[in-house]
Amino acid sequence: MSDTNRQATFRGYGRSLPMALLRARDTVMNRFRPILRSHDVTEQQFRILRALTTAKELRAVDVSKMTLLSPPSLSRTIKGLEGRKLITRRIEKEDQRAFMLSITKKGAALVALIGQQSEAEYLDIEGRIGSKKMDQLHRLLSEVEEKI
Amino acid sequence: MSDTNRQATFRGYGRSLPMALLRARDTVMNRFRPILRSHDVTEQQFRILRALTTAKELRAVDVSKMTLLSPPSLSRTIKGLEGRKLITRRIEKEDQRAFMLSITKKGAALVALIGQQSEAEYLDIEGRIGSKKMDQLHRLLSEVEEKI
DNA sequence: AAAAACAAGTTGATATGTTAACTATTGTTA
DNA sequence: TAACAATAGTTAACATATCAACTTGTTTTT
Repeated sequence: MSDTNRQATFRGYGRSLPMALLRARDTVMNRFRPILRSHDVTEQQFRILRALTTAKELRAVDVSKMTLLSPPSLSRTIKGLEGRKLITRRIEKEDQRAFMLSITKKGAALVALIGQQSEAEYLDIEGRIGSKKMDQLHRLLSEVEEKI
Repeated sequence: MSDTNRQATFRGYGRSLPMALLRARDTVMNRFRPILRSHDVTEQQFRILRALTTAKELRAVDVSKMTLLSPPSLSRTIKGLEGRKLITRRIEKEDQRAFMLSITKKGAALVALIGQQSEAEYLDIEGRIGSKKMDQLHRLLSEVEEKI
């Protein structure tokens, strides 16, 4: 549909920010999905594992926020990761409602391995886009998060 | 974790493009979710409806690509939309495997209404980010799609 | 301190996503 | 043209997402 004959109230398909972000993410993830898959790790599981590499321990609620996984999803996904000995959990003494999650050595090794394999893809992506534009994109995305 | 003492092979949480795109999209969608919800329309349903406003008829497979919904998801979601008389389908004569989907008047009216209500949010977002940066962001996202 | 409000996490019901297998049709090739 | 391959869509099985309700523990109010 042309830009001139569409309804005035209708924002063209190409100008929908959520769709643009979704398509871009899908495009990028196409590069990484085979890697994750080869290690039998889902996107969501990897988000959790990677979040846990940023600290010795993290409260479940904070992991939920970092990974954008809802508490129920996190709760269920954690079970599998625990079963595979990729993470551990313990109850926080100060607040007995809270769980503290940590990544195990095995989990950290897996994240490191996947990270290594992903790095080649990242470098290729940066090569295609250019590091300057890449920085620009990251800055703009941060701005969206902060200002909206 | 500081930038200096993390493993060299590990790309920091903030520099993950997929996460940055996911967070940005989530932030933006927080503005629109209440509107969709008030009309009893899910994100996925709205993506389909809106795709169908861009042409008189579309092949299901094309809607699937436009909306980034997998064929099974599309197939199921369509049933609900048909049941609510928001879309119709007919078999393509030239290719009897294919379904042609169209939006109904009722569906178009719903999209227009949601579009109107969303426009206020879009304007607010543009106001906060600035239309120049907004254009920049759209351009960069398109570039990611094209070059990767 | 008791009551109320709030917060962390889990569970259950239902919807949606994903993969593989399948049917039907169309396109290609030997 | 017969055989094979590819495409469109659906279905089934299973994983994950979502929403509400619930349990337990903590904080705030009165």
